[in-house]
Amino acid sequence: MAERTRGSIRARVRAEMIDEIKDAARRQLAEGGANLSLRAIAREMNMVSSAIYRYFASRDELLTALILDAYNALGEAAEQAGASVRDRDDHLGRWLAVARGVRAWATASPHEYALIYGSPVPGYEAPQDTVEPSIRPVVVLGAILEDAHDAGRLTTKGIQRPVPDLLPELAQIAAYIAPGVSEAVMARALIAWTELFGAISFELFGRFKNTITDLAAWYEHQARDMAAYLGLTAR
Amino acid sequence: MAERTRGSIRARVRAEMIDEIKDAARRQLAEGGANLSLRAIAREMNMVSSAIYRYFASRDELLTALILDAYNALGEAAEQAGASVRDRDDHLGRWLAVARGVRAWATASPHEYALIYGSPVPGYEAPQDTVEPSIRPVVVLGAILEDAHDAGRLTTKGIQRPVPDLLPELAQIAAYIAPGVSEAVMARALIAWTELFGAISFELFGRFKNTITDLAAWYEHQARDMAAYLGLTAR
DNA sequence: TGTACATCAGTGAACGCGCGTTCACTGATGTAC
DNA sequence: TGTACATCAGTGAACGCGCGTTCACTGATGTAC
Repeated sequence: MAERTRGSIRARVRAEMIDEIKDAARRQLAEGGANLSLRAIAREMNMVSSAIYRYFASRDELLTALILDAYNALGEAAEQAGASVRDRDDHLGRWLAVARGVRAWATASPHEYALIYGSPVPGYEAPQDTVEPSIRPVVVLGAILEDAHDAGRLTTKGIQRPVPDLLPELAQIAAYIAPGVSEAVMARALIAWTELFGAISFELFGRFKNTITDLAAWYEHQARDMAAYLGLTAR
Repeated sequence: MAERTRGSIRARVRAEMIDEIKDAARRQLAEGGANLSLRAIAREMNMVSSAIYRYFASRDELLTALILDAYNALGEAAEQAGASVRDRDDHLGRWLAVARGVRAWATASPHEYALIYGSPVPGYEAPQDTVEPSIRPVVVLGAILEDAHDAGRLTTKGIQRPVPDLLPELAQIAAYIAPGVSEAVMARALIAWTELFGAISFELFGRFKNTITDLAAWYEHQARDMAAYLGLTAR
């Protein structure tokens, strides 16, 4: 709030308007689904539709802003959840906190989740600056693995060795998010990451309907299972 | 072809028209994305848009038909891949065949895949008769696990026990697709199923862009990893 | 085998709607002197 | 502190488009006698 008091009043009002437009857009996504309509947003804000163009040059630009926001919100949820665990040596606890944090954000904002992890919007190409925010959750996972590895407590018993073809790229990813860790461990991390979002997508997209009722308990089971798979321990 | 020669010529022509409309619709999904337009389909078929209504009562009905087709095509791909393995005791081989078959179908028909495993279409509620075709792949997986279990070759070392809350529903699912198997094994199967489709969604929705190039090799790695997780062996 | 009637596929016009985007404009707010 | 000009937010009309669906119709194909 107070931290951007500098700048003219006009600039502040403008920033607030941008937020309001995005809020209206998010509300609309929640109701009508993925068909974002500038006219509907303007209607909700008691504005004329062309007024939106003072704030966003096109529908695509607004969509990009929403996608960026979603990535950052999810990234922040993951980071804060990970940071909330006091005992940094409790790698299992950190992983579980992150897993829960990601699910909590996704279930609270299912349509924003669908925006970034659902089927790609037709005709829309994500610009380059979504890449960095989009990997924030996997960076958090990388840090946990790195710490567990440094502490000499990362189990690698029975780990699958990737075929040589895959090693260079795995090493490259590892260098970025968990430099101390082997290619095989990095592969495991990517798989766990895939599984985590697979689980959330299945839940949010209704794939467990008529199958499992207590989705929170099921997710918890899966998160613990993944922790065992990743070789993470509590202490 | 020849198996439905009975019935009037009119009925046969009608069936062919329905197929042509669905083909045009699929082609359109592939190009324009998820926004199915009856008028565009009619245009492609050199018909007037209202003519489509002789074959489908509404846009939703056509969409439902496409979804049903997609589920059945995927189910068939999974079943045929599973059946193609001669040695029925090679449970690992059967699993890998199914995993590859599912991916092969999905990469060949990415938009039909997105239709059934992407974000739900806004305002569209899947009717009840999609349920049965939608679980065909998991039924195939169930049969492999059941056979492995009956042969006494399903490893359960280190398996995670689900919390009591989840047991009844897991038992119910097991009763349906792999009656001999414990709740914990069933949980493992569901997790593997989730992971498999998580992997395919990640690949098709572009989540591995700038990360992994040889997606087939990566998927193969992941499929083998899952087989080890599931406790399946070659012999 | 031929005729009379019913069924069906496809036409073309229309209804009523929503959309993104452009443009010239008015009036208020900010900035420079 | 006051004035002159520039910047900006929001208006309202319009362009050109596409959409799903309905309806009365024409003409061809099938069915019953």
